[in-house]
Amino acid sequence: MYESDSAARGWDIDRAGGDETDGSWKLPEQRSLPEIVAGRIIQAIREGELKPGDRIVELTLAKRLGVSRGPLREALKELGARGLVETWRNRGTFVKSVTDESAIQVIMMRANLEGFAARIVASTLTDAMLADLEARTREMERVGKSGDAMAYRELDWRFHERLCILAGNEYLLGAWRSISSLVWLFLLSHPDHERAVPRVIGNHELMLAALASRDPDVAERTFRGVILRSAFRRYGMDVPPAFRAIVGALDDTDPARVSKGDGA
Amino acid sequence: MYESDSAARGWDIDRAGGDETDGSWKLPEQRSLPEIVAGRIIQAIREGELKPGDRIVELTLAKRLGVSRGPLREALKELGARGLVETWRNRGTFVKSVTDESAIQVIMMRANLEGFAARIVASTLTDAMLADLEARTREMERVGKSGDAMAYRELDWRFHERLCILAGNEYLLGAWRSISSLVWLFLLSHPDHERAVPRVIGNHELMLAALASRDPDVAERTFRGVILRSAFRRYGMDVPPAFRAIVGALDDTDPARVSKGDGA
DNA sequence: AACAATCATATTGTCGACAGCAGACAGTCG
DNA sequence: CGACTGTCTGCTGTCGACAATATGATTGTT
Repeated sequence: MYESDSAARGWDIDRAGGDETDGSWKLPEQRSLPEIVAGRIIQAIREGELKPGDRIVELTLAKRLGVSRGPLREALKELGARGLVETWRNRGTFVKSVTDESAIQVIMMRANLEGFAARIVASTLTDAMLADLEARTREMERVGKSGDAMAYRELDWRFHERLCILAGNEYLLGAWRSISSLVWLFLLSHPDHERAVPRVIGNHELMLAALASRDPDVAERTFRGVILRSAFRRYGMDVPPAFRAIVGALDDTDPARVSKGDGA
Repeated sequence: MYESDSAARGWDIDRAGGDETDGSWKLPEQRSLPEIVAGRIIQAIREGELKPGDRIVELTLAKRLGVSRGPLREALKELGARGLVETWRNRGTFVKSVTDESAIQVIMMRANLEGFAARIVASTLTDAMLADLEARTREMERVGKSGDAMAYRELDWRFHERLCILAGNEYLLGAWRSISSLVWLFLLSHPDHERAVPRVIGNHELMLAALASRDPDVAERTFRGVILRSAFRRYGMDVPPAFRAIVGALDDTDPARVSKGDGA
């Protein structure tokens, strides 16, 4: 009933340490089984195998993944902390729905966290850090022209994660990562890849210039504005009142320098 | 060997749903065993039974708490997500050390999260919300005069948690709660209760006035400044450069109106 | 005597099995 | 015919046991 498509699609787990995601500690350090399981489930959710509202039956999913219920349970707890699933006592675990309301909340949270990161980075910026971020933006330009939207989005992702790593605050990074899967989901549910590429590049130039100014206020305001503006534009939604002024200020100062970075 | 002191000190678990913390849904809704276990461990850490750097041996602690290793493991995963313990694969779980560096990071993170909350609340403030927060401050004054430092701190805590609840952002609240235990720990490790009471009251008046102004920028800046200033003062540390200007601005505008709120 | 390889032990990682609760179904009574 | 109640099944919550691994002691060698 289920093993037919599961094994065929790489559904199950093969216990091999994959590539790490952050550039800090690069030792092999094989991932724990719950981590791998959590990754597979996230992948399944991203690819639509598990749809919002679906019930996750532990034994079924455990068999499908080729593990026991123990590690699966720990993985589900992890996903619960990340907001991807919701567990009701004695009732089961369900894939969370992506409502507009939660999308707004996640976006605002992300804007806040990255603004915070930008504030710190701007005040501690070294030439090496700036060069790192600039190199990533150049790489994005290159890949953007090649038209590989998925790789492009991945690079964009790494750029923002990198910012949070450079901020050097463990708890900030943890919070950012815990909502990152949700942001991925929201972005995927509103595909907009092609049109967005040049605009994203322009945004990155803006952000780089803001960091290069080494002014914490400017950096924070710019990151918040850029993230909120692009996200809400994509959704065709209004910016909540708490952040309206920030986005408005960005729109006033931005338009002329969208595609030409001069702060480096 | 171990059951002698464990049962005597209420160490072990009795499966009873305690009182809920938020005022939203009040049904009994008994807590899950992993949650209870996590609570007990936090309590143990707060009371010094488990000291930073201590190794947690699963079987030993499980027996002491009267549960199996499964629920204990899930509880440890929860605590790991909250930054209270650190788990090394195949090596064990250890209570995290409270270094000055991590204290600074947590404080900055908290200031950022609550500033964010204040920004939202200020832009959506109703009279009922303001009255709620004011009533809590009055209650704090009352308890503060009675000299019950622990109850006072608890009320202070609830005030800040309430702010995050009123912001209505699920992810903000989750992030705040996930670092709240650490903040508790840090505050406890630098006891300062008596002297701090009048100052905290003054800070609350400042925060209330900032919210009542309904200006998101003012509210955010004030909350950040108040939290950073009091925390770093308590620690006798310098404010990191990224936030120095914010605290400085607060010190410039504050001194005259410490004990008299006028914005309500 | 100092160092390295080997082995023993304690602890973690994982698994299968049992107990208890929630929802579904059917039978019964008004 | 409809609402209520008792039963029944499937799933979750929890447990004890086995396998894999890291740490520290021991022994052999230079």
